[in-house]
Amino acid sequence: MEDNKEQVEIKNKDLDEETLFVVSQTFKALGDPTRIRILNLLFHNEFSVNGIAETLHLRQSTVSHQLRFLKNLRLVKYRREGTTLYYSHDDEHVMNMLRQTIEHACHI
Amino acid sequence: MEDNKEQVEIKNKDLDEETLFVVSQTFKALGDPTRIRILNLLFHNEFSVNGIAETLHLRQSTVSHQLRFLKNLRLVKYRREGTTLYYSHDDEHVMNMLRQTIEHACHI
DNA sequence: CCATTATATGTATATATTAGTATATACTCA
DNA sequence: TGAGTATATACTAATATATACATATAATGG
Repeated sequence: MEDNKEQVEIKNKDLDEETLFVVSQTFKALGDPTRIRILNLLFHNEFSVNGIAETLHLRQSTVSHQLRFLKNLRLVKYRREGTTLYYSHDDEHVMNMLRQTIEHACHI
Repeated sequence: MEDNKEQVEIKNKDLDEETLFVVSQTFKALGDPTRIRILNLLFHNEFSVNGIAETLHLRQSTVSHQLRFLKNLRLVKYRREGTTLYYSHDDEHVMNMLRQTIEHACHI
């Protein structure tokens, strides 16, 4: 108990390298308009790579690059169907943050 | 009612330029380790610019640069006392997101 | 196996970001 | 008013990022 409390306080004083990296990477993922548009598209439905590209008027390679970024952070996952990969979101916490911030920005 | 619902649906389909900018800027603010450390320091107390610099072992100009960034987004505010400026956080929503994500990353 | 389609990757490049040095500004007090 | 202190800003170099084009890989149907 005591130890745990102290741990938290130490962490509040200065964050360790790894936490800092994970947290900043997570937010960085949401810090780009293209990635936000992709995640926003994946709110309710899954989409293929080309589906995303066509819907958002982006190049296939752009989408693929960004999906790799998001996949590395486990913010999206995919399932294969033949040659097509269907991507969907994979982190409720991050998606909730995104939704809240979008709503906040929209003054809804 | 009907209209409002439809509005939301349209926004979910593709976000307007301004929302996209605001949201991405907000997350970008949290997407840098130095800014995270500064905001984390300001969780409970206010700090002067030099106070932040000394505590986090950063240059004064680095801190000042980042504080300007955070101030532009209204994530921090300051009060003056003589020549000293005391900075504190100024956005509960963003600070909550930061805290939650740090805790999430720490596995607390 | 070959052609076709969907996706991923390598590489180049333009742009953005970070943080350093030096300097300017703002305030206080003697 | 001038020295001293706290902070902000200009300018710059190093680095990171985003995305375009070209190409590679993977799966499928014939």
